[in-house]
Amino acid sequence: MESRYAPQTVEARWREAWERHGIYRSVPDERPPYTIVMPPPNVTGVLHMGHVLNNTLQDILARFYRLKGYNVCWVPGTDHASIATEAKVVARLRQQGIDKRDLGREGFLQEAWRWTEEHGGIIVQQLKTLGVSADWERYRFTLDPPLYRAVIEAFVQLYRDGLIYRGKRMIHWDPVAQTALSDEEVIYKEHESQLCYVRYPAENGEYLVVATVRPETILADVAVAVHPSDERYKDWIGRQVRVPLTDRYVPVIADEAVDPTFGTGCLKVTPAHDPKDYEIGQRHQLPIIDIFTPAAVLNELAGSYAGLSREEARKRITEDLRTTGLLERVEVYRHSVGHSERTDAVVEPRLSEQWFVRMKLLAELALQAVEKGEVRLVPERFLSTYRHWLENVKDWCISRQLWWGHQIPAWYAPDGQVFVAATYAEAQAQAQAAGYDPTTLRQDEDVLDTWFSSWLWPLSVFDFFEKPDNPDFAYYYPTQVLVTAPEILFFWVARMIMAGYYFAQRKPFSVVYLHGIVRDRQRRKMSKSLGNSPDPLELIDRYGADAVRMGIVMSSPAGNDLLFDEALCEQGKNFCNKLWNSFRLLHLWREREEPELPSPIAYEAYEWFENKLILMQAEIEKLLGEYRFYEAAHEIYRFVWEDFCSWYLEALKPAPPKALLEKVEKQAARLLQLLHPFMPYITEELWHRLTGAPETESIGMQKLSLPSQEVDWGLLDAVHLAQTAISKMRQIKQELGVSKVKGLRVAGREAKAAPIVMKWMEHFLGAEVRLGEEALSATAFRLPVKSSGVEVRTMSRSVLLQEIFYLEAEVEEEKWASMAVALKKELDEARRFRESIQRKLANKDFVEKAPEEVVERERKKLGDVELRLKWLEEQLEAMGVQLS
RNA sequence: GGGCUGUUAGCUCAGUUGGUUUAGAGCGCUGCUUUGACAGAGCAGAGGUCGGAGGUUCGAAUCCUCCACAGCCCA
Repeated sequence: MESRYAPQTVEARWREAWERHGIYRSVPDERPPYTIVMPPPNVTGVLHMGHVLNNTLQDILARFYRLKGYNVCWVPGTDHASIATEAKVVARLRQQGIDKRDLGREGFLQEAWRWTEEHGGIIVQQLKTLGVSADWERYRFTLDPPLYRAVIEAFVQLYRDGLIYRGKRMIHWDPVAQTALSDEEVIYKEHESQLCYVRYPAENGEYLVVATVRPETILADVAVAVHPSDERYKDWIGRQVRVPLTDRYVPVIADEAVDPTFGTGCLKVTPAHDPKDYEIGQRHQLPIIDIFTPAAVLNELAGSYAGLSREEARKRITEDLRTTGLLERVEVYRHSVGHSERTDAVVEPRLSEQWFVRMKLLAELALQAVEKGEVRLVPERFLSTYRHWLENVKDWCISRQLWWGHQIPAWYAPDGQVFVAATYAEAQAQAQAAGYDPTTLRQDEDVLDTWFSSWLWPLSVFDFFEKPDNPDFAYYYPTQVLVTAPEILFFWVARMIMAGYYFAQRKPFSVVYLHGIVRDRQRRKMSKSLGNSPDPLELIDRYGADAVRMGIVMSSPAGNDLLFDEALCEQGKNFCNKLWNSFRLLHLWREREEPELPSPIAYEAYEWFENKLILMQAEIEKLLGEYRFYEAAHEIYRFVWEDFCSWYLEALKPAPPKALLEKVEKQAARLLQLLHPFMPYITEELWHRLTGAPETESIGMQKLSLPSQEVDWGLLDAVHLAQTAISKMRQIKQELGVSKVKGLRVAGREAKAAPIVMKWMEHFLGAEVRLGEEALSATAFRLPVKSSGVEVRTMSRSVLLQEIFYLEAEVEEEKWASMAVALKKELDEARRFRESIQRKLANKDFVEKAPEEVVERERKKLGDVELRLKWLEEQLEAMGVQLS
């Protein structure tokens, strides 16, 4: 074995072997299932750090539950990302000078499929590089025929049940993608705008002043509104004012919706371009003037401003208002402006005919599921935002003016009569039955929101809509856990819960684990435009997938955002190397002859590590059971580095007897298994080297053995004491500048632990250790001036061990003096501590009110510190220090 | 504007229903060590009045109130 671990070749080999041997293939059997559906990434996307985190966490669960003997099925897939993909294809066509409309629907879809074939699958390969143990034979794409049909089926069913309707509503319009958006696809960002105070002239030279951040919509004004109880404008109600820059006169009306404290208390009413104004307009039967084209360019109704963009028009109109003396003043105004999630364009409120899902009933289902605990959110605190959203949710706008996606299964007769059906033939039959000529039907041009397919994901990947009683669905559904980011709690998670209950009458998953967002060290969200997002593949190339995985998990506390730093990958890489070298040592031991002088504490160390391993396994099971990935990763990291390498292997040096080595190797294999969910590649490699298992077998498929013995706390305590004593003794050696220890003496109250402690100290410190009361009494009062002692305590469970050690060594005068100073400081601290306990125990309230065991513990503490003080005083006296 | 989190060592975080002697870990930092698993290393060390102010309690990092700051979600 090489002295340095080189991940690249190892990872490539196992990635290929796992796939070739179908290691992660899952089919229903008699074992209990453990199912995860992967949040499908965009089919044409590339892997980013968020995917790395998301999939590493899922992979840890998948691999861990495989070790526990579950039939793990992790279903991978991608989604078609309607807007994002269409935008990219449109952009590419534009580069070639082609407008999508020129191609027509069919031509455009061909183009889009070509794009998907070119760019699709990249992310799949990247996920495989990361080491995800999904069942790739079950790979699904949201536009694959069965999943397409599922979407259509769901739509038809909801329509039939009256939960889908078509209507003219004020919706969010993305003028770049030129499509409607749902409420959830709008992102509000703080903006600094100009609040213009504009005069609306009336007769007699009077005028009203209206404050607006959108002067360009003045041209679409149909009224000015004031609050009915606003004294300032009482006499204005019913009068007419002239819309600036036009010859139109509009009425002044009174409406409760006006906020009298904003601006001047006068509101310009533009029903076509503001949701609130639209409602006011409905109440007062006002006309609607729409001055924008779908691209948010001013249309012919804007007169001389026609052809200008919103932004240009705003500038020109502000300028014209100024020159005509109608602009009173301009204030700087900070407010939130909605942007399209996909194109980042400023969203335009727009009145249009769209399809909606009625949310009330569905929201209730989703809320009940979580309130009753059938579906558990982890961390729990997301429940309040979840509840808040569901209680205030509005109907879901699901139609998109795009071509890339599931075309809405609605057909219109020439008079607008609509027929919703799964197929054209069915729609025709309906039309005929209703007395229409079936040949005149035209299908709705629009497609459905991508999330309208994603919300069916846990159902559709198991072909629920095709065959509700198929064996896969029966076995794998409901899934165990969904791992995702809180960003899409509403977009996706809540809606999947709705779909699960509505269509299958059962929850889609039992647990939703929400992890943080990957940010950079300055807490900025990683984004392409900022250029602060490292390329995960490059990281994997440089550090290895295991290192990147370990690095990212070790920096992601539950529910918190993750501050990514490349140093974490470095740490992961170093960890791999450490692990590699520890197995290299085992390997060397196996190659060698039976050791002449085996470690004298080898068998004891073996027993000790056995106990540690049992505890570690329980700990990992507990932590992963609670989705505490971060803690689990830290625990196993510490365990390998400290317990295994620093103590166990050192305790076995120079080498264990051959007979024991075999048992040690069995432990090492178990250690690898515990580590395997986090670092699949290196553990697979080391396991094969250790066991010589054939390539067709995998460490991940070996069931984790259950602990067969009781934990020996006495042994654990004794070794812990020894470790503390060894560390302390090393410290003293260093402080005193002692390179060689002549001898050590031990005197203790817990004689039982003494032999173990002494042997370990001898082994680790390379010094002869003698024991006993006589030894102590013989030397304690005849301590050579140049010697020192140490007192070590440890607490684990209920056993308190205490030992006193003496060290004999030659010490320089100078060091000796500084040691005395340190001991004096310790003495002072101990005295202060004693005082605090004494004060506590002198407090009648404490002694009377505190539980007996707490008081008892304080008494014990006092006894302990007294002993410690006695020892410190003796020691200092022996060193010739005057004590006050 | 409404709601929800959080504030503990230089950085990132633990700290389980209030009591486990004097609040822990990883990274970073400092010192020593380059003998045969590993310098991608070993050994040891320093570093915190637990955001602030009150309150409840025999006892508060932990419970309550207010304040400050930061972040997230929603409109």
